[in-house]
Amino acid sequence: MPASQWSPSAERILRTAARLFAVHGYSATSTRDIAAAVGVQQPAIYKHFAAKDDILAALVKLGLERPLAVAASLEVVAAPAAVKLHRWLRESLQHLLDSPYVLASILTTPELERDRFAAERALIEQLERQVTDMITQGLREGDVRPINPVTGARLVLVLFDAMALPEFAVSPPEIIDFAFTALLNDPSHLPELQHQADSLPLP
Amino acid sequence: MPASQWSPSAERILRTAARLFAVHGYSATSTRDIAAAVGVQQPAIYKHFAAKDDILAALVKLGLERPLAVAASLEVVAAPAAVKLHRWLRESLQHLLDSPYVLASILTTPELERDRFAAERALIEQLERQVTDMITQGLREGDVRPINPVTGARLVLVLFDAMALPEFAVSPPEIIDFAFTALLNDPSHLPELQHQADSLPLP
DNA sequence: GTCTATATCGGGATAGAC
DNA sequence: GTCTATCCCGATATAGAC
Repeated sequence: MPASQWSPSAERILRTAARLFAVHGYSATSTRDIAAAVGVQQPAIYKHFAAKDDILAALVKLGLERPLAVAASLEVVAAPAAVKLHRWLRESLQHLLDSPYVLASILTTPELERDRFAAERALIEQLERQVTDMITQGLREGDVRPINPVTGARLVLVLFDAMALPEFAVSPPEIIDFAFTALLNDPSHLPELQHQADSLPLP
Repeated sequence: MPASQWSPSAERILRTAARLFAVHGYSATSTRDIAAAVGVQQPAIYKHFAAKDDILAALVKLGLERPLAVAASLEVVAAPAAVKLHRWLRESLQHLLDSPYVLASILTTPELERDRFAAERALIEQLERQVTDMITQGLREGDVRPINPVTGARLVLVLFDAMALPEFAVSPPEIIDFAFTALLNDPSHLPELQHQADSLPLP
C-alpha cells in the first residue's frame, strides 16, 4: 500500500521532493525549490511536514517498506534461499522503478548519516541483514558460490544505484541477470530458478 | 603523479574535504567544517581555492586522472580486451583505495549535475566510454558473455561505490571477482586472465 | 598565507491574515 | 491549507591588517 497514510497534497510534495533530491541531492534542494516545482509557496510545505528532514525520512520509509515486508514474508516460505533472493530482488527493483518516488539514490544519500536519521539507517541495516541471511542460506544449500555474505549483500545492494543513474538507466532484469550470474555456483540454473521464484506465494 | 600540482597546504585541504564530502555530502559540508578539520580559519581556504566548487572539481580530476590514463594506455596494448579490463579495474580500484582522497562516492555526488561541473561530468562520461569499449571488444573476442556493453559498463562502475560505504568496505579483489564472474562467458578462466592482466606492461 | 571583521545572500522555519 | 511577511541563522566569499 504506497503512501496511503499521506494526503494527496503531501504525496505531491513527496513525489516532487524525491525527484529533486535524486537529481540535485538532498542538501542542494531547498524547500523553495520543492514548493516551486509543486506550484505553491514555500511555507505551504510546512502544513504537511514539520521539517524538511521529515520529507527525506518519509521517502526512505516509503522506499524500504515493501522490500522489507517482502523479505520478511519470504523468510517463512519453504523454498531454496536462492529462489527467495531472486524473487525479493525482482520485487524490490520493480517497486523502486514503479514508484512515483525516485528512491534508489535517496537510500544512499550521505545526509542519512546524521543522528536525525538513525531510525532510517536502522531500516537500511535491517534490509542488509535480511539479504545477508538469504545469501548465507544459499551458500549452505550450495546454490551460492563461495563469497562473504556481507560482501555479497553489499554488492547486490549497490547495483540498485544503476537504476538511478542519469540518462538511460539499467533495467531490473539486467541487474538481476548480472547479480545472479555473479552469485550462483551454476548460472545455467538461472532460468529454472527464475521460474520457481515467479511461482513463490507472496501475501 | 598524484596532486603534484598542489601545494602541501592545498593537499591537506583536498584530503580533508574529500573525507568530509564522502561522509556528509558536498552541500552538507561547509567551508567552515573543512577549515576546522584542517585547523585553520575559514577564509584561509580561499588562498588555495577561489571557490568551494573548485575543491570538488579538483577532487574529481584527481580521482579520474589515473583510471583515464590507464585505460588510454591499455588501448594500444596488444592483448585480449578482457585481460585489459581486468588490469584496468584492479588499477582503478587500488588507486581509489590508496588515495588519501576518499573519492569513490565523490564521483557520484549529485551536485556534479550542475552546469559548473560540465567538464568533470565529461571526464566521467569518457571513462564510461572507455570501459564500454573494452566490454564491446571482449564480446567480439568471445570472452564476455552476451550483455549490453553500456549496461555492463554501468554495472561495473556502480560497484566502485561498494568501496565507499560506511563501516567495512568491500575490497578490490572481491569487487573484481564479482564483476568478472558476472561478465565472463567462462569464469573458470579468471585465474589465468588475472595472471595475464598482471603481466601487462603499463607505462 | 593566515588572521579578524564583515558583506551579502539564501535557507529553514514561524506568525498571522484570509 | 495557502498566502504574505518576516525572523534568524549559517553559508560563501571579500577586505584589509599583520
